[in-house]
Amino acid sequence: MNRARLLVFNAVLSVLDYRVPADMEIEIGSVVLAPLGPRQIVGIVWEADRLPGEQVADSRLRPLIEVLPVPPLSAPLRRLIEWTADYYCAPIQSVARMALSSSAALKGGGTTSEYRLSGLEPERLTPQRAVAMDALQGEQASIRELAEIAGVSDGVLRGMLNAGILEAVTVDLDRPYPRARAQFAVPELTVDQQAAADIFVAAVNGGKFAPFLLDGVTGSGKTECYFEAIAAAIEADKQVLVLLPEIALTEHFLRRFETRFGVAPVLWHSSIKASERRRAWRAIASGEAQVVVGARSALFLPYARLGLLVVDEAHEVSFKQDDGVRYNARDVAVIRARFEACPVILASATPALESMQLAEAGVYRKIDLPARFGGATLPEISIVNLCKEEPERGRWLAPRLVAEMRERLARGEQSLLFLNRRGYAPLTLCRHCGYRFQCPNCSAWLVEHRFSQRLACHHCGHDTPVPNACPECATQDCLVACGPGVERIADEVAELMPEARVAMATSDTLNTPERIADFVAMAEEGLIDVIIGTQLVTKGYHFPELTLVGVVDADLGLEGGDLRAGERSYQQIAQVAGRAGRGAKQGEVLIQTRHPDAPVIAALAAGDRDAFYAAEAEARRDAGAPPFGRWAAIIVSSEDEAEARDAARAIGGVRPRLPDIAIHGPAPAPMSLLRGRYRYRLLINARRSSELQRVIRGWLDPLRFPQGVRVAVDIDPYSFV
DNA sequence: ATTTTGGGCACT
DNA sequence: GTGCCCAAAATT
Repeated sequence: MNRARLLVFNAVLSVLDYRVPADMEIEIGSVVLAPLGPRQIVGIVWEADRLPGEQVADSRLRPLIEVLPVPPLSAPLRRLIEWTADYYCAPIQSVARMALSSSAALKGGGTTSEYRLSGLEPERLTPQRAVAMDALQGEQASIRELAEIAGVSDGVLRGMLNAGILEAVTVDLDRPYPRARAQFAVPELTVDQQAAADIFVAAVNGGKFAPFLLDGVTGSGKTECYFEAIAAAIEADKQVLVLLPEIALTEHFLRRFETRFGVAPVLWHSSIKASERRRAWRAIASGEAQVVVGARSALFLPYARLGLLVVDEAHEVSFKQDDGVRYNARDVAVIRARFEACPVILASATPALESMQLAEAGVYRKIDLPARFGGATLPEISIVNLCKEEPERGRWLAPRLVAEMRERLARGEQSLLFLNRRGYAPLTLCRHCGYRFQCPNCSAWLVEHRFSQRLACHHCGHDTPVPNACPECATQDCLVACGPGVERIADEVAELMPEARVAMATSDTLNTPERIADFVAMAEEGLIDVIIGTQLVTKGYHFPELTLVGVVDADLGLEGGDLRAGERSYQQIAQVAGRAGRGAKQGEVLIQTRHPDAPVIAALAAGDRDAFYAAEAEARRDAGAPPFGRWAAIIVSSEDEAEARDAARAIGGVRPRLPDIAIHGPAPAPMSLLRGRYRYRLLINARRSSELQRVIRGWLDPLRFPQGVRVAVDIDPYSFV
């Protein structure tokens, strides 16, 4: 009898065997529909010897229902799924789910209905209709998505459809994307850029695994170099995936891409509409999508013939996923390239220490782009020691920084202040009784957002209006804001320089592509004198008149003491410093700190990157941290505090005792309450080559926990909360 | 995860 | 016997 072993998408069951009907054609990788009890589930036909499971008697097998109309998952993708599940100690079905992340796409092509404003004026304009009319200008999507966009119920929209205010549009799900043209606008490259581009182009045409670390300062033209590799892939009819760390960056990237190749690339990220997702998925799987630009979730899609992977800003910590399957897209991209036998380019101005180490070891080929493009020079960096040059009481900007800003304002140039803290103040307390506003769901203070008059938790989304009176002692008007956020800095600048035009750039103010585009346009046209921003402004943008960057608090990132704090601070400050002086004018950077001697700050001031990497390597070696040792975390969480604690203790109680592996905890996690779940944590440190994952699996697999307890394994953790 | 089954128990 | 609730078992 013809059997098939399936990987199925079920939380508990992952491997099930079925009978293949005589008239059904399947192959390994086929996506099929199978019966499970009274229901139907989707599964992937897999190599039986690669998925362990008990042999079920032939007589108990039920027949498969049908093969879904999508191409089978390729062997390289199946190996990638196995590798990821294995390396990150994740359930293989959770990893596989990421490859099939548009369930609608599995149903095949055809048409669907979308809706848009017809232009007809309503006879009755109710308030809800007015809101919808305003919000839906230029939008076209399903009723449900439009309701989401407009913030009205779908009943309102159905009424508008009946009244003819909305009209239906039939959309072909598989309508082709416009073709990118490799030769649309070939740029002039510098000698260095051309040399790098030639190497990449050769690698694309070579069709072999080839990992590169493209190392170049901000403004050295890394993008132009890998665009030539993309052009080569387009000409060879191979697909390209470009991973970007943040959606906020894509807007700027898309413009550059369109300028070079004549069309927009295929976009993939978590907030694209369902119909776009379906269309993109099908184009990727069929091989029609030429260049895909996406967030980390684009990494597991079923590309038909991948010929190049690019990870831009490869050092970014946001490539590490911190829920569900906790993978690092930068590392998995290299593995995917290996399985797909194609080149992969990790591009960064401030590579992660791990990447540098692999380059030094000869695993990655390192390509350097030394000079700034167009002859612009790197900015001059100096330190403002806040212990000596104190800002006035209640202020956060040192006199020297303010003086420099005034000078820029007088010359008609721009200043950028960087502070990686949204809102007005990170802590609000009652002057009378000392009450501190804390999130009910998290171990975190509520952050005041004065602009929106609310107190918000930056971890769970909890959000309440700022009260007039203290909730504890009922005193009126007694709340004091402690510490600075970008909004407070904006207030300070407005007071010190009332004539300056100030703009805030944070995820609160730049939360739609339109707002980002408006901001960029205004900054480019010189309509903004002072930009105050969070990490959102550390990269991607190029404002020719920006000649001064002020880092408001360089010590902020060093708090908390997690493994990568030093590196992250260095990268962030180096990136934001790179915003200064990108045009013809010399840029200047002032870094405010209370620890001018800290290795990170000293290296930045001296412009000595090698010194930073050396110091960081030393610290990591001492801590047994990557790349010299391995860390993993086991996070146990439950809505019930005692249940979480007991489960964590149960895990701790049966810890393996091995010479090379140190196990710390369990202890309450630093964020002991997060989104309503109590969290306990164990940390595992393995020196050198011990088989960390095998030990953890052998340790946790036999254990069973009560419903409601979640046990997550985080290999190579980035977040230590 | 979801559905089915079966035991224990109150009620008639 | 019947209905109901809840826990345990099965799902290929």
